[in-house]
Amino acid sequence: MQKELKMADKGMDEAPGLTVQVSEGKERGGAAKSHEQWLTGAGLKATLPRVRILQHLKTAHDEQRHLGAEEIYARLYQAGERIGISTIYRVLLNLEQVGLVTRHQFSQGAVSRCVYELSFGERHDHMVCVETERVIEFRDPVIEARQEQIAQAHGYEVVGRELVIRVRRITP
Amino acid sequence: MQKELKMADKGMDEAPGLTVQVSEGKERGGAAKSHEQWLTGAGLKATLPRVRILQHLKTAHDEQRHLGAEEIYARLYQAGERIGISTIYRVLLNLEQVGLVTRHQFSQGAVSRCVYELSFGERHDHMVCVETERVIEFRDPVIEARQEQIAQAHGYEVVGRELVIRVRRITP
DNA sequence: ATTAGTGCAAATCCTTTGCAGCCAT
DNA sequence: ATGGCTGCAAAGGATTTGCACTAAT
Repeated sequence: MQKELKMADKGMDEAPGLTVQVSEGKERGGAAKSHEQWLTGAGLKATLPRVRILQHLKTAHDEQRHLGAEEIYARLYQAGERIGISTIYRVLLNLEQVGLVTRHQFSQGAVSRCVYELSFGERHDHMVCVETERVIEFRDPVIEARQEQIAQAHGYEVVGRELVIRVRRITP
Repeated sequence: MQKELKMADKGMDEAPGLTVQVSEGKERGGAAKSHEQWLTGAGLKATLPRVRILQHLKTAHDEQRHLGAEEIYARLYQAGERIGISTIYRVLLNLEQVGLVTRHQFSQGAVSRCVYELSFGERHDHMVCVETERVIEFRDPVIEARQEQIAQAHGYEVVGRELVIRVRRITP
């Protein structure tokens, strides 16, 4: 069962007009430093797969994109890194557990895949463009306050929330 | 592979204090009529599996509960109906396509399962109790208006949304 | 009668796990 | 060195699909 390779050729179907910038090749150092610090600071060994995955999540964040495990695999593969899909899942789990990444579901019509984003500390909600898959993060104190009020009005306290607005670009 | 039977014994772990009422046995008629009309009205044959599934979704709705495919299977099984799990998935898909049911993801921490609810026409958001799994539906014009505004402010129009607030009962 | 719908088994997709070898600390 | 990581293969759960058969109009 050659699962590890089978999605290598899945293109990454970029949004039109978006250029992917996986800026570095195989050399270490430079921008990678801070990722290593994030890892060690969170009590995780700064291994190459972890650093690379963080880098790609960072790149994706800059592109307003959330990646699924296989997309991360594909990007790494294109960049010449052969990192097993199982490692990717495990690393993402580790990163989630230490709070460095957040997992989302963003289920569309059919089957669901999880997507991951770097956690920059503060919570936020998401708008997802149904055409480009672009993700826009936002916070709205009014909505948040309202959620609290509604929960309380029913005798509940809020322990978590997820708001996803599916949107389409207005092109008049 | 006896998939079709293996979840028959999965209890349905009711919320404390909630009594399940699968009111009818195996005879037809009575309350079933309207379900058959919903089906034929939507252009679907009123087959027994479809009617039964609608009935159970109705019951579940009255219990403030959303069911997954296997839970529906289990309830049917308990009620003496042997309907294959694949049929349940297919029926749910049909019902979703004609707008009679809505599929949700309500993903918790780990693996996700889909849950289904009868569509009574108007959209609403959900609060899900993390302890009892009870689902409270609500609408809030303020939140909805805000969502529109936010989308427009970014140059988008809303095509869909899903807000799930995970809550816990306040017991002072 | 005819075609859609069903049941069963098998396939698929995404994700997780077991285990032996590898690499950061 | 050594215990946590990795890779691969295989298992797993939820959902879908292929196909022969049954049932609703």
